[in-house]
Amino acid sequence: MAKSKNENMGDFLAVHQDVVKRVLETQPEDEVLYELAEIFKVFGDSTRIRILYALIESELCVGDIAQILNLGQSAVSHQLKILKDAKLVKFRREGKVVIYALDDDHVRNILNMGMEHIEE
Amino acid sequence: MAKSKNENMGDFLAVHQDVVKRVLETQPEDEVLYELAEIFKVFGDSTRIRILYALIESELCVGDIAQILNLGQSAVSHQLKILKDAKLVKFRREGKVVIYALDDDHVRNILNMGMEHIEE
DNA sequence: TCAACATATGTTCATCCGTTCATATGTTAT
DNA sequence: ATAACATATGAACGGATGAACATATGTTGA
Repeated sequence: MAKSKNENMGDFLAVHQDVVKRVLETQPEDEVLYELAEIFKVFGDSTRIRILYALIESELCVGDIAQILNLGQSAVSHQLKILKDAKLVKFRREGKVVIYALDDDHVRNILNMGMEHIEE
Repeated sequence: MAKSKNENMGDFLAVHQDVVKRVLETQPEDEVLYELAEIFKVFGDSTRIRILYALIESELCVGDIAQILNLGQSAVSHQLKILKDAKLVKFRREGKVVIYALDDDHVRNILNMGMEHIEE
């Protein structure tokens, strides 16, 4: 009996080997699934959701967003960076002001899908 | 130099009052946006994503999932509870085994939306 | 150039969350 | 009923994360 270096593997659970094998063969790369989780993680915060929903109505500068959310400038800026890195919003500078907008309709679609799931 | 004691509300930022007002009027209830974030939060973990993707291929018992993910039974069970509470998976008992499956096509759609966003 | 403003960023702190371990619950067969 | 197995659940530990604060960067106009 080899010392199961991985205790998890040592578990003796009910398993349908054939099914497990088949499923394993069809799974996407772990890397891809990890990326997928990362995207959803970005949507998974109420502050960021509120920002995105505000941007559905109109492009907005940081100050606008801060006032709409009743939140500090720093907090908003930090969250915008996350949305930016995730390619969910785009931005342009206009004088002293930076104006943010939804990056594409994909974002809208994802939000709608989630919304539909809620209404049931 | 005045001591700039600035609480969030006291910030004097660039703001387009008219736009802010209009956007505020169109926003959904905070409650709704909070719920929306909660849903996405559930998708925002790689373990749960891997579980969901496995379930796309076939319904599976807890042991199967644990083996597919190479994760402990307890960890899987905990995550399944979260997916269950979010109505993303359904389950039935069959003898000693509990078999999980995706709850509906909504889940598939949401996953696909996210996947599309990655491929660009 | 400097002053004033808008935004970005680094740090800290408190909270949240996923995994593990231990144990409880539920099911079947003897 | 009891043993053996499958899953669920409670507690705790450690890592992740968002907000606040302080400060830096970037922009405009004098």
